[in-house]
Amino acid sequence: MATIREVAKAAGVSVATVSRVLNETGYVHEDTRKAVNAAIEKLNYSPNEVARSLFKRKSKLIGLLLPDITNPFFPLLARGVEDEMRLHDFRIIFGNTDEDAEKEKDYIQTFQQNNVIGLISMTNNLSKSTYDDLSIPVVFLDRTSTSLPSVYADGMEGGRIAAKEIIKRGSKRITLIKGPSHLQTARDRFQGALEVLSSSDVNFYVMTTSSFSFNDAEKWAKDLFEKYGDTDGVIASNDIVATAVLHESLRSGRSIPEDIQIIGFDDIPHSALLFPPLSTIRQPAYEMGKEAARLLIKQINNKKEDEQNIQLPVTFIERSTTRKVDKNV
Amino acid sequence: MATIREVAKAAGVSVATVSRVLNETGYVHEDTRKAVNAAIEKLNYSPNEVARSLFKRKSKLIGLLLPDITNPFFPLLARGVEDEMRLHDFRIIFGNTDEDAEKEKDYIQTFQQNNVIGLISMTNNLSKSTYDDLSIPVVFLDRTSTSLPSVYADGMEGGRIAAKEIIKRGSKRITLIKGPSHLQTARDRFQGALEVLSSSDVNFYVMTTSSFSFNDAEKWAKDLFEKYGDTDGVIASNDIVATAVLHESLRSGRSIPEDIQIIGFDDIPHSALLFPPLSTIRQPAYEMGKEAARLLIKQINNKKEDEQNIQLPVTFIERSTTRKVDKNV
DNA sequence: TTGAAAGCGATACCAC
DNA sequence: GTGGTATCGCTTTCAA
Repeated sequence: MATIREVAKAAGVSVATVSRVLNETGYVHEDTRKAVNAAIEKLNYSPNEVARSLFKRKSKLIGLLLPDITNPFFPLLARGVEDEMRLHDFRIIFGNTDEDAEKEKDYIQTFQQNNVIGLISMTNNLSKSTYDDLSIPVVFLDRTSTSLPSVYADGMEGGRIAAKEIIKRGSKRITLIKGPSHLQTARDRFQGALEVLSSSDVNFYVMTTSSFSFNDAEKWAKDLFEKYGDTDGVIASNDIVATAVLHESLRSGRSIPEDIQIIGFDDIPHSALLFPPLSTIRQPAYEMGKEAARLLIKQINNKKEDEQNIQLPVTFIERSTTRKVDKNV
Repeated sequence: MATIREVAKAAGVSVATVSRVLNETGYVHEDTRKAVNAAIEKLNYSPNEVARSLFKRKSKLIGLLLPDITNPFFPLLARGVEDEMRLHDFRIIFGNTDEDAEKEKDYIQTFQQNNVIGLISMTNNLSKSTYDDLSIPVVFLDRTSTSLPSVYADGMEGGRIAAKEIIKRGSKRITLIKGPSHLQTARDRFQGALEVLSSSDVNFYVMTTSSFSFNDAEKWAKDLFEKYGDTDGVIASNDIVATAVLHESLRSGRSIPEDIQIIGFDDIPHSALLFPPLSTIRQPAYEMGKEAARLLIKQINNKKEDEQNIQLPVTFIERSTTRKVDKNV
């Protein structure tokens, strides 16, 4: 790796001048600029970002914190962040927190030691104060916040849509599965659906669950059919839970969507690959990631943003676990 | 962020001494060590990794290159890498290459500008020479290599197992789907299966495909059943392709595994969530990631490794797209 | 328009 | 045992 010093010598100028052409700052004569560029080319030089970072006390690195990259909801978000950041020449250091506060703090700490210039966090665990004390800009993703910038989907509306669509398609005895209550996004979905269900004339049953895990969900699904065997419509707390319900329905000989309709949340890639393909309320995960990245970049550039909290719309993805609706309705 | 200078002043010693206690190098009196630690505590000091990196010309960052994190095979690998690296206090910068040589080069370049101390690459695209010229250690993951260290699963054996198991379970007219031929791992699976099929007394049909994409796979699956409608067993090139075959089987009214058996490859998390759950040849992805990380760390520490190429075993995961085998067989 | 030099925050050599 | 200081590679005054 060549250094700026070597380039300077090769070009017969000082390092200051090389720095100027590198950063396009200050005056530099056209001829010397050419000479410097020639030297750069010849030596195949590219600046040491570490040295830059040390001097400027900020790097081109941003930290990305997520609960678990193997959870199928997160890769799309992460990819959105990455693609947008790449456009602006930022690189990503990431950490899986497993919703463990210690890991989270630890990562934040080491990220800062590496001069990350900003942080995007998808975790729901840590007390907000930990973030408030941070000296670098933070954006929350898939998480709401009043004090800090955030990007999330309209869960409330998602819940409403899910309930409306399943009612419109004829379910009369609906099960509403309530996700983990420590997640605001899960609570929102629930509230939205509850609102519509309450003011409609269908029967419904609320089932509380404490995780999004598939194995747990399988047990709950069994439970559900035992306790409420004649349910003919399920609004699941997310696509993984919906998948478990779908399995249990099939296993118990129900036909979908004739006997029972199922709607999930998120639209993870897996959902389209089920059989029958899952109808679901889609969160625009990739776009959310991009949006979070954009917001963070604005913070970094000190652009005051009016919209510190960006809520993205959700959409109903009609696949095969819901009935076709009469065109005239 | 406090600096070493401030700590030194607070403890009434020189920066050299602080550095010694930080790194546990050289002599330092017990009392002064305590004083320094007290100051560190008081100021909540943690060393600036950027400054360290600049001086030592190596960081605690490693670069991770993968084709696409939204492809469900990669998160598990990435997680394995991350978990193992975390144990050794390394952090990860990652990049999605989309198998695009330009992106790949670009990432490698910027990784180096950030003094990454090693690189793990899961891409299959770039000419090996690009890696040979690198001054930092590299480990290939899910990719074979003769000259550079690598970690991969035993695809050949996987192919053999798949063929044996499907034959053992009674398929007589087997379809073997050959994956993208530019992937060594795909070629190996194919070869292994072909070997067993050839020397057995079943009929078989080889179908060539050029990607692992689900949408393409759906078309091929339709094709398959048109051309070879009486096939009663499919060895897919991976789980995504197997999923498409499964869909098409169900859609065409075949029952699984009675009319047709299906075996996939990889055992991505999605596969267990299908209905019926997919039988597949499992690659120990998480463990492969960990192994790659360990191997890289050994390179970094200059430990000469005899085993530069680590091949991990695959296993048959028997779920419900294959028939139960007679216990006495 | 250009160069000399200070300094970013650490480490490590060399004195003492 | 401890401290002074050159150094890592770059940016940015300040003078010339």
